[in-house]
Amino acid sequence: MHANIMAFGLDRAVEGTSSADFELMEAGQVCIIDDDEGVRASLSSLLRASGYTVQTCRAPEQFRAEDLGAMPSCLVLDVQMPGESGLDFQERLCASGFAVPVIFITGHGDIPMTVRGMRAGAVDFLPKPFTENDLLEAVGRALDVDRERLRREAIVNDLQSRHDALTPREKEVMALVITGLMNKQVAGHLDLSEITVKIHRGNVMRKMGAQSLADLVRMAESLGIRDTSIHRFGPKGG
Amino acid sequence: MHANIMAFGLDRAVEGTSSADFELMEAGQVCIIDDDEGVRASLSSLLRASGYTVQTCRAPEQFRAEDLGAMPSCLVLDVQMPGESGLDFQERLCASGFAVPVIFITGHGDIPMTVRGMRAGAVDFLPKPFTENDLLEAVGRALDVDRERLRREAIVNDLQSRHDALTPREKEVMALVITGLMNKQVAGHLDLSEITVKIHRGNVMRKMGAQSLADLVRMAESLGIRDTSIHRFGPKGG
DNA sequence: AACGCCCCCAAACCACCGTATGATGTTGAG
DNA sequence: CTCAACATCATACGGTGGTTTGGGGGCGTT
Repeated sequence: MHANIMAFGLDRAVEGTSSADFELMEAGQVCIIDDDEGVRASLSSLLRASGYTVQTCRAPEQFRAEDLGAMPSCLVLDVQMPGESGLDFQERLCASGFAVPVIFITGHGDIPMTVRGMRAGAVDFLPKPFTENDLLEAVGRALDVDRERLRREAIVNDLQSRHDALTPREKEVMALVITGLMNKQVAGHLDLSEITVKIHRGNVMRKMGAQSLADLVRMAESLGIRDTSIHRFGPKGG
Repeated sequence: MHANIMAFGLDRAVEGTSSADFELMEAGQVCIIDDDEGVRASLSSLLRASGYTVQTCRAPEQFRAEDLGAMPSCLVLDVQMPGESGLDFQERLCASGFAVPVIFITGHGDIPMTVRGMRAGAVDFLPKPFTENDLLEAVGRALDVDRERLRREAIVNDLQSRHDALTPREKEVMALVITGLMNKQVAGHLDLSEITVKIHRGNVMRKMGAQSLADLVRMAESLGIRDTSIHRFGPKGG
């Protein structure tokens, strides 16, 4: 059974990966945060046997987000711990913009606790005792979620770095262009000549790597760029 | 306390509403589905006193989605019922595309049940006994969610109806135009002359109410229109 | 001082967009 | 049959997009 799961995990890992770094690449990374050493040891052993890279922490304070690299990762988090609770910790992580998927485990959980955890975006909430399969399924789901997250993040990071490379003026021009304004209108807003706008616009297209205005608009959507001026669909407002 | 909550509920209703239809407009509509008549009666009375319109059902089978009109609505759903369970019912609703927010109530709930419900998108999961305030807060949140849902749905429906009004050819042209292709390229794909594409394109812009290509691209995004041919950002692939 | 980067502008040029105007043919509903 | 809607295409014209060439000035670093 472990063998099956392991094969499954490796299968998925290979899907999105070149075979060159096969040996270094694993199904994913799991960080276990639990104050009970026995729990840490047994879960760690189970997950390692399934092909995952495992880290353990005795308390949330020990966890360093940097430890999780580019590999798809998830947290297995005990709810009841001395010091900061698992729920508080997750919400703190989330608030700080670190959106790694979380699986809660707990010995004395109740429904409101579960609601709070799930509402905060937890992938699963496992009351003890749970089976090995319960955990492995949850971890598999969590890593799927994280793979998707990393995929999107990589795309957005790429776009963001290109956008950061734009000069201030180019960003201004882009912001207006993607609202659908014509060059002469952009020129009016920025008190420039039309030819200057054309030059900035050309630079924007080249630096952002957009093949067309449609491309640029979609990039801006991905980056969440919205003009301050209100923008409506449709002509009904007449 | 009821008075306070009632005032709160009405306050929220007024926020997004003109005062003209104040008497007809309510804070929202709640449908209670529970096999226990006593529960239905007491919850119904509580919610009505808070200014909500209430409907009750003895079983999921009795519920008609059509009963909930344009008003922001939510379901208060008992998990354990003879016949179809609340969880099954919610998943069936969700699968059928009817995404009204759900609040579960249950006398004998456990954590896996809660996980299943929350994962399926429930707004809250209330184990009995719960306080009046618990329910009213959950209902308030659920109706907020539904208000947002209705808002988005209205926009997309509007766009969809315009897109439906396009002729087949116009839809084809639009699908290619929003990928960033030039008129002559569209003409090539559809084996048309460029002038014909221009005409279709003009019709698309007029019928969709798009003031610019950027508008049209965003509309297509909202409608989930994606070309079959693969489309990438960036020039790195070279 | 020299260099690179940013910002601005003009003239010229070409490709592209968009909209008439006018025309032909098909098809389905009344 | 008539009419409306759909679809197709040509010519022509004006506006727009985009680049090149060439020029000016500012600002900070080396």
